[in-house]
Amino acid sequence: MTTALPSLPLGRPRDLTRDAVILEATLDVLAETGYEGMTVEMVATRARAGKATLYRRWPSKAHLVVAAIASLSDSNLTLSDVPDTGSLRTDLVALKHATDNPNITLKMQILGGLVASLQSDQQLADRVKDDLIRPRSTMMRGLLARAVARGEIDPDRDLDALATLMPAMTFYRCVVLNEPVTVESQECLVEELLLPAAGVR
Amino acid sequence: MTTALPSLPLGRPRDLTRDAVILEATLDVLAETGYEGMTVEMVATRARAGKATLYRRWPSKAHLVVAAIASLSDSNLTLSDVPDTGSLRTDLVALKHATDNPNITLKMQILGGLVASLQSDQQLADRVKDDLIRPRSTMMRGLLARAVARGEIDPDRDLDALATLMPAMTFYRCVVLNEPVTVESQECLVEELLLPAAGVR
Amino acid sequence: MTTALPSLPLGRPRDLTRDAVILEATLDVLAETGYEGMTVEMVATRARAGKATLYRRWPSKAHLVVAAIASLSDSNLTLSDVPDTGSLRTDLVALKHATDNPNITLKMQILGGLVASLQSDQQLADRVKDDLIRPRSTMMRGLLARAVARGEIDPDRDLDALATLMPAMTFYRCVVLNEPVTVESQECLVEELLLPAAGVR
Amino acid sequence: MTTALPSLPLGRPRDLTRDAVILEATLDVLAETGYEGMTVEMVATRARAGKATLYRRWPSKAHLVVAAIASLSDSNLTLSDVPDTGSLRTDLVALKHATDNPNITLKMQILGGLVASLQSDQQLADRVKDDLIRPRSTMMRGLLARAVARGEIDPDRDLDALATLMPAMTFYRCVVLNEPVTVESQECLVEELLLPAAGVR
DNA sequence: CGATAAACGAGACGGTACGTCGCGTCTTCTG
DNA sequence: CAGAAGACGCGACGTACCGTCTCGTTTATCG
Repeated sequence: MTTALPSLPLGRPRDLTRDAVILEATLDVLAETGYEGMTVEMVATRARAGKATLYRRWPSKAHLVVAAIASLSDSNLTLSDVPDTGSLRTDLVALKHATDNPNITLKMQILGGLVASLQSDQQLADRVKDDLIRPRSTMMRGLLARAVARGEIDPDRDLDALATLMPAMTFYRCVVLNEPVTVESQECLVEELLLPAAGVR
Repeated sequence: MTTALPSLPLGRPRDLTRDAVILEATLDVLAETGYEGMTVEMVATRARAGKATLYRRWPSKAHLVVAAIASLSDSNLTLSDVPDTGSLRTDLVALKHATDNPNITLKMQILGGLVASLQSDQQLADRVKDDLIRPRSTMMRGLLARAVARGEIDPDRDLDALATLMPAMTFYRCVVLNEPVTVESQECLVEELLLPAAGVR
Repeated sequence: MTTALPSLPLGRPRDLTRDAVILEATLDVLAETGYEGMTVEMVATRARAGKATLYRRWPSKAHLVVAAIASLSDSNLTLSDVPDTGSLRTDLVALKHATDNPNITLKMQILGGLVASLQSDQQLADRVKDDLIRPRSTMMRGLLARAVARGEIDPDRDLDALATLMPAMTFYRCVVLNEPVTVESQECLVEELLLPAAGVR
Repeated sequence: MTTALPSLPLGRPRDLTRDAVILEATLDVLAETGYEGMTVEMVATRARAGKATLYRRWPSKAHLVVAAIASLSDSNLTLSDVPDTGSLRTDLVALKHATDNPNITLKMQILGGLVASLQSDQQLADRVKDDLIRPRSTMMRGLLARAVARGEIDPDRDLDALATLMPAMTFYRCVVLNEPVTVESQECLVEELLLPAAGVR
C-alpha cells in the first residue's frame, strides 16, 4: 500500500518552453497592431503554435494578453527593488529609473484595449488586478508608508488615493490622450501632483 | 446682382430628427448591454432605422457611440453653467451637483469600451478628444483660472495637470477598478487630492 | 349639356420624351453590365433622371427591363413584315434577314436575367408573354399557317410545338450555353430541326 | 528510400459529411422558397452550419445552388442507366421513366434563377456546363449514336442540334412559359419534334 | 396673373442579403 | 496525451441594392 501520489498526469507533459515563446509573440503582435488589430491566429502563427496550444494555457484572447503584459520585466518590481533613499522624492526618482518607460506606454495602451472585456468577465478583472494593478500599487503603498514613518506625510492622509494617482494619470495619458510616457511627464506628475497632494515639503 | 448663396444642397435633406432618435436608441442599448454587447443592428432596429442610415452619419460603431455619449446632457456643460461661488472648493461642489453621477459611471465605462479602437483610428481619437475630453477639460481649466485670479492657487502651478486629475482618476476608477462613481468618491478626490495638490487652504 | 371630357389630369403632365431616354439608358447599361450588374441608380444617372421618375413609369427593375427590350426594333415585327415568298424555307430566310441577330443575343441574355423574377411576379410574367413572347410566336404561327395552306405541312402536326422550337433553342443557346446567335446558327436550326420536324421536303 | 507520398494535408480535414447535409438543406430551402427567396443564412441554419463553412466550399450562393442541383439523383444518370431497347423511341421512353419529372421542373426553375449570374461569372458558367449540361447532353448523344448505328438516323444529321432539342424545349417551357413538365409534355416533344426532326419512321 | 397640382432631379430612408472576419472549440495526424 | 494545422459553429461587421419618401424646382391648367 502506497501513499496516494498527487495523481501524476498521464501522457505527454506540457512543453513549458512554449509559454515564453507564445507570450513573446503576443507582445510582438501587440506592439505592431494594438490590441484590437491583434488576432489569436496571428500570435499562433508567429509562435509557430496551434491555437489549441494557446487556449490550453489561457482561456481567452484577453487572458493571453494579460499574461503577456504581466510578463514584462518591470511587472515584477517589488518594494525591495527600490532602496530606501531617505526621502519620498528621491525614492520616486529611484523608482522612475527602475521603470522602463516605453514599455509602460505600451503596457498602458494594451491594458486600455482590455478594459472593454473587464466589464463582462469578472475572472479577467481579478487577473488584471492581481497581476498588473496590485504589484505596482503595493509597492507605491510601501514607499508612502516609508514616508509616513519618516514623518514626511501626515498619517491621516488617504494613502490609497495617493497611491492610485500615478497609475491613473499614466493610464489616462496613454489611453485617452494618446501621449507617450516620458521621464519629463513622470517628473511633472510627481512634482506637481503627487508630492503636493501628499503635503511633502 | 445677388450675393452667391452657399450652394443649396440638392436632393432630400438629411432628416435631422433621426439623429436624436438614433443616439437615444444607442444610449438605451449601451445601458442595457454595454459597449461590447451592443450591436449596430440592435440600435437600428430600436431606432426603426436602416443600418445604412446609421453608417451614412457615422463611419463605424465606435463613432456612433462617441456621438451618443457626447450627446449626454452634461457633456454640454460650460463654465457659465457653474456659478462663481467665491472659492474653488464651493465651485467644485456646484460642479458636482451639476453633474449626473450615474451617467458619469456609464459614460466612463462606455468610453472604456472605445479606447481599444482609439489606437487604430486617429479620426476617432480626434472625435473623442474634441467632443468628450476638451469640453470638460476646458471647464475645469476655467474653474482653476478663477481660483488663480482669486489668489487661491499659485499661478506657477501646472493647471493642465490639475485639470486632468479628476477625469483621470474617475476614468481609472470606473474602468480599471470597476467601482462606481459616488458623491463620496468625488468628494474624496477633491479633498484628498485636487485641493491639496492645488495648494488650496 | 356637354360631352364628358376624359377628365384632363391636373398638374404637370408626364414628359413623354423621358421614356425613350430612360429605355435607351437601360439598354446601354444592360449591354455593359448584364442584368445582374445593372442598377436602377445607374440607369437613372445615365438618363439624368431621378429614380422616382423611373418607378412612376414601371413598378420594378424587372418591368423596366422588359419595357427596354420590348422597345428594341425587331420586337415590333408582324406577319406583314415578312412577305409570302412561296415556301416556308424562303419565308424563314426572309424572317432571318429582317431580324437583328446581335440584338437577339442581347435580348435573350437579358430575358435570361429576368426569369428568376418571373416565378414570383405573375404580372411581370404576363408582361413578358404579352410583349416579348406572343408577338414573335404569333408571327411564326402565321408563317406555319401559310405553309399548311400551301400544303407544305401536314395540318395534323402540332404547330404550337413547331412555333416554340426556334425561340426555345435560341434562348437556350444564348442563356445557358452562352453562345451568340449567328446567321449560321439560325440556318442550322431551320435546316436541321424546324423543317425536318415540320416534315417539309 | 520511399516514394514521395502525395503530401498528406495538415490540419483537420474537411468533414465531407457536411457537404451532403448542406446540399440537402439547400435543396429543401430552394423547394420552399425558390432561388430568389433562398438565403445563404437559411441554408446554414437548416444545415446547422456556419456561413463560413458554406463559403469555404463554394464561393457564392450561385455556386452552392449549382452544386445542390448537380447532386440531384438524375444528374448522375449515364448512358448505361438507359438500356438499349432496340429503337430510339423506346429508348427515350426508358429515359423518360428513369427521370424524375417533378424534380426536372424544379431543377429547371432553379437553373432559371441562376442564369442571371452566368453572364458575369465565367467560372460559374463553366460549372453549370460541366456539372449540369454536359452529363445529360452526353447521354442523349449516346442514345442518338445508338440510333445512327441501328440505321434509324441518317449519319449526316446534326446530332448536336438534336441532342439539344429536349433540354432547350424543357428549359424554355419551365422558365419562360412557366408550365410544369409532365409525361404528356415530354411525349409530345418526342413524337412531334425530336423523332420527326431526326427522321425516324 | 397668381394659385394649385403633379412631374422632375436628387438623394435620404427602411429593409434585407451578401460575403468577410474573428473567437473559441473540435478533429485529424505526428512525435 | 501535447502539439501543429486548420475546419467548424456562431455571430457581428460594413456594403450594396431595392423600392419608397421627401425635399426644392419646373411646368402645365384653372380661377
